[in-house]
Amino acid sequence: MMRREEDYLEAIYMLTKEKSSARTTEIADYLNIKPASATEMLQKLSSKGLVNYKKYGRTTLTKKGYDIGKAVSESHYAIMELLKMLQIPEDIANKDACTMEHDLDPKTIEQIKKFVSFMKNCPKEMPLWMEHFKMYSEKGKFPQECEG
Amino acid sequence: MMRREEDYLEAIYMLTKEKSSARTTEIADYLNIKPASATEMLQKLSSKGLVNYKKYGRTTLTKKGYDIGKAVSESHYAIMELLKMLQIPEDIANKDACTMEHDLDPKTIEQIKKFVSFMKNCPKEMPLWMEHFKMYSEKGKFPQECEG
DNA sequence: CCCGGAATTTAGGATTACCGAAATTTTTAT
DNA sequence: ATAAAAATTTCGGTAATCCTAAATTCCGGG
Repeated sequence: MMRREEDYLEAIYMLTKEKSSARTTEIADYLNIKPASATEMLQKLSSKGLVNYKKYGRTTLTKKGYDIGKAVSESHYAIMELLKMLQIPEDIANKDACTMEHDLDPKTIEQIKKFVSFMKNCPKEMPLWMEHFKMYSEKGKFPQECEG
Repeated sequence: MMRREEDYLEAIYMLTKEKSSARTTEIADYLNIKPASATEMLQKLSSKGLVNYKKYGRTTLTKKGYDIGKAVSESHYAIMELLKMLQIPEDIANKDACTMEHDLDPKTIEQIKKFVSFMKNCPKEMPLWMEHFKMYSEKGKFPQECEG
């Protein structure tokens, strides 16, 4: 599975969340490429049984393609949440999640998901800790109670 | 600057840390490619003024190439430390750092470095927090003091 | 010094994925 | 219904990077 194929599956996954099928041009726009390039890839993905594609028609994901697109999308979300916790602005976090969402080991994705979940659900410790990291990130100093 | 060029610069940076110059075959081995491919890239990097390369000779980095190689290497280290803090095994962390070390926004790299630094230098809070995350990661449970 | 094996480069080819332009099909508005 | 507009596909190219096989160069032991 080439990395770029996953981008397409994720794009189609996102696009078909609301509208049930995606047009070639929508997919191309989502990925910032030209429709001609999207057509080629859709033909390839179709031959691999990952999308339902017909010439001049609308495209949907097969079960197999859906599972991959969903997994990539979830990785993307988890990575983005992690980056946001590191005080990275949302637009940069999103861009970098695009860079990182592929090829990471399943164990890494699993741990990132756990980390995000831990941070969001550890009600007593996390907010304090996050405050401290935020201060360190912005001012380069530890809060008093963290210094000695 | 293509991503792959940075891989080469990082490889040469690492190889020349001890030995002052790198052979084509060493570079190829480091990157798990064939020497023929390394030769091509070295010629390209040379034409861009990033390495000092002569046919049949040993290769070193120029100032410009050194700065890039060093920066990529430091990103690699920072990412690896972050992943290790997420309880990811070292070999996987290293492999995934290779995947992630390119193309990340400078802001993201900066924040990852700060995070690693924060975690390593916040003497009071961090070890406790890390313990808690470790428990959550392994057992799926929060420690008592974190539950309510 | 020189010769053979090791290292390196060159040449030719494959793959992946992109593009623009032209051709084709579909859609829309009247 | 039909022609103009929009969407889509096909075709021919390009770029990056890898490979294998063959040719070239280097180097150490005799």
